[in-house]
Amino acid sequence: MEKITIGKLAEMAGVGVETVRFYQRKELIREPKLTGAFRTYSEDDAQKIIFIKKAQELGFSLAEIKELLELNTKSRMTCSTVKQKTLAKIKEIEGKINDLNKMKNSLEKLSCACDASQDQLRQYKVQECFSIGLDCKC
Amino acid sequence: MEKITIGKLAEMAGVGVETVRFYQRKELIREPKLTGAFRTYSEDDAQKIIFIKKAQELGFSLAEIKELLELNTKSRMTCSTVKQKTLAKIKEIEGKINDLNKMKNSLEKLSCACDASQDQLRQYKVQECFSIGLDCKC
DNA sequence: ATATCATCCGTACTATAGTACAGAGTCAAT
DNA sequence: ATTGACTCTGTACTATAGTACGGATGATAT
Repeated sequence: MEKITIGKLAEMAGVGVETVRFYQRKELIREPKLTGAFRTYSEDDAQKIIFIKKAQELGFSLAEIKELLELNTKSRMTCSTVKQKTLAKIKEIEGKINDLNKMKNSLEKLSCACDASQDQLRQYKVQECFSIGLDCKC
Repeated sequence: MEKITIGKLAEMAGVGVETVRFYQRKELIREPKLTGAFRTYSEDDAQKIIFIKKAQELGFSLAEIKELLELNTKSRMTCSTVKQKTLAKIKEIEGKINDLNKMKNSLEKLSCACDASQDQLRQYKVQECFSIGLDCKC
């Protein structure tokens, strides 16, 4: 298996070279060993970047993502600390899933209204999904 | 029922007054009528801001949120256009729910590892949830 | 050996999403 | 009618997350 340079890593993860460097500076990915004058990366670094990108799409900031990644790498954290933080993150994720389901439900209702009339369409308000419990019964 | 000024609206929605103005400039909420020299808002404006905040937490940008809000308000959109856009958004949301479930599963696995040993803990990598199918069987 | 491409480091610029004033006007209570 | 809290417009500043670039050096293919 050949060496993964920064360019190859960026391609694997679907980001730009500058983004990789930026994540390095932010300590989201570790500073890798030098092979000669150039840095050599691992599969794991690529996976990490893909994770970062996905997590961003799910509304996590780089600071939060850093915390998530550190859950299983920071050695000065005790098991009970990790466990506690992990359970908190799970709760947070469950909240997000719940909100997304509400939005989905609301959009499904809107889609139903489309099948009816232009007037009906204007009656359903997408933003109401977080105040009124909407159910789609087409 | 008393008039909702910008300060009251901001308080209702849990944001700052400047944020409301910012959303107005960005046309995420409409420019309301003036009562004398001051603007008067509605319940609906508050709901919209709450929606914006929630949607942001779920990884949508203001541009995307604007699109979402316009689904049932833009009158020059035909029903079939609305339907098509709505179904696309639903797919997107389903993708996010799916990814969040993967993350949740991965964190649950990490939590299991906590109960075992410090060594086990270091073996599970949170970032692997988007490459390897992880299942938590504690 | 040399041309070409990638990488290095550092700095500067950009977009998004606010946040913070300044200075003037307005409203409501006393 | 004056005080104080709130709102107005406009501009400037901030944080986050990149993105671009210049100039030097290293790697590699012919």
